[in-house]
Amino acid sequence: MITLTEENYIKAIYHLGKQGSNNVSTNAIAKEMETKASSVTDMVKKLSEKGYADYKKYQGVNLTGKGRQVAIGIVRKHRLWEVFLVEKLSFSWDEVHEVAEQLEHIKSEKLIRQLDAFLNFPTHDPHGDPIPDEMGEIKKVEKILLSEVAIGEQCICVGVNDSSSEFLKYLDNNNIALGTAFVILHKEPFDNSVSIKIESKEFIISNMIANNLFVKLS
Amino acid sequence: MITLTEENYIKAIYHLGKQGSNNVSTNAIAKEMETKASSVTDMVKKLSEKGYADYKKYQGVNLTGKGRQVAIGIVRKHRLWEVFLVEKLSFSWDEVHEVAEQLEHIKSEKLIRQLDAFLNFPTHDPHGDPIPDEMGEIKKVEKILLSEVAIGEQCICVGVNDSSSEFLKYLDNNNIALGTAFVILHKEPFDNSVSIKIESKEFIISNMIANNLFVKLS
DNA sequence: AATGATTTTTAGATTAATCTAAAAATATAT
DNA sequence: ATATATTTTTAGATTAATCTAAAAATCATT
Ligand SMILES: [Mn+2]
Ligand SMILES: [Mn+2]
Ligand SMILES: [Mn+2]
Ligand SMILES: [Mn+2]
Repeated sequence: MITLTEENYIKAIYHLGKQGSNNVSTNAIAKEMETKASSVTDMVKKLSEKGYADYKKYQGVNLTGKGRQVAIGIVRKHRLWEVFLVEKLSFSWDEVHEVAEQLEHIKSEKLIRQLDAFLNFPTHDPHGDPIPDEMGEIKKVEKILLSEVAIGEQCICVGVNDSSSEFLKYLDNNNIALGTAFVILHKEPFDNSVSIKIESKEFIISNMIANNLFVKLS
Repeated sequence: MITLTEENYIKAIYHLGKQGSNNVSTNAIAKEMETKASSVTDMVKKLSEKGYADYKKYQGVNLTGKGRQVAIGIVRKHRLWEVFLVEKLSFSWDEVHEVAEQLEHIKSEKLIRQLDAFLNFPTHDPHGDPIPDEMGEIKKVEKILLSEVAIGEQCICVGVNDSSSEFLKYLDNNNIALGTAFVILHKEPFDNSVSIKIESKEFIISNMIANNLFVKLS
């Protein structure tokens, strides 16, 4: 039996472990989970005892196969629910995360299998993140940051790096969504801002924005 | 802030309070929640302090207006989710309860409002129980037990009294569902069994079955 | 390699929810 | 009305998850 809290720690370790591929530090987990390092130490010991993680004092943690499986299951549920909320219940992409954080802990194999079918086996969530399939397989999406695209290239928005409500609302206000096509007109060396064209309209976006938009070349 | 456990106690008090209209006893709650009476005593004290219940030592508990509001909100969510599972995710009526027990605790006003709309504002759940509306209003359904219908009367199944998986499966096996029309042919005084006709087919059902089927005369 | 800064762990408390066993109150039956 | 049975409450422990403050280990810098 696995508790909701354990699930959240496992998910945090999973997400942090994907960035840097080395061991995940106690402090990093504490920051991610908005808790204290001492609480993290206690929990990673427990996760280790239960076989979800490998942990050695002062060396950080890593998920075991079993732990990774749990993490991917939670991510799958989270993203499927996000699709449900947007596609079926008219949520906007900046409103789904909080609710999905709760729904991802509902335990029922059948529920998630049927939800998947009901949604027509979506491959990506509303933010462009891939949805693991029933076997835990994750289709690697090849995407690059908009800030890395060369001048003159055409590309299509396929995801966001930051999915905070604030950023997503900014994108809404500027008519940028998944599927939006850009042409890179100019890159300003001074502040690294980028001039882009969307449907014949020209824009200038800051480096910060360009660093949080994933695109694929087209 | 209200915890999941508090919600479950409030729901139990609500359901028990509807049967006998007097105070709900500690033991009754303990039985319903599969816990010990001493745990119940602690919790009803807490609920009382938080303003969800009125409690006097040795006298049992009652929900306050605030507590009843919470209870009805949970019942609404539970039943809406049951409709969702049956109508959209092809669950059968004997499979939904366990999952709805989890889903009823998800906190999001918008979620439940949108779910309600998505399901076309259903008035009853898959077991014939009424779904409270957004204001907490519950349409009183007039229904009687099949065992109380007089010989010769025609009636339609509108609900179940026992919604255990075993009973619901029995009904499935015997082609009895919400909407099924019966005619009462005979009531056997010896064992209180009832002879009924469903679409020209004759059946004998035990008193126990007849006591767990709600019908309305037609 | 020593020192100082940072990170991590330990020790000890706290809160929520539960339990067992014993005590107190209430209900029932003669 | 008294004794007996049942119900309910209290007292004290336990488990999960958290925290603060102090100790220990590791890292970084000279
Ligand atoms: Mn999310
Ligand atoms: Mn997402
Ligand atoms: Mn139910
Ligand atoms: Mn129901």
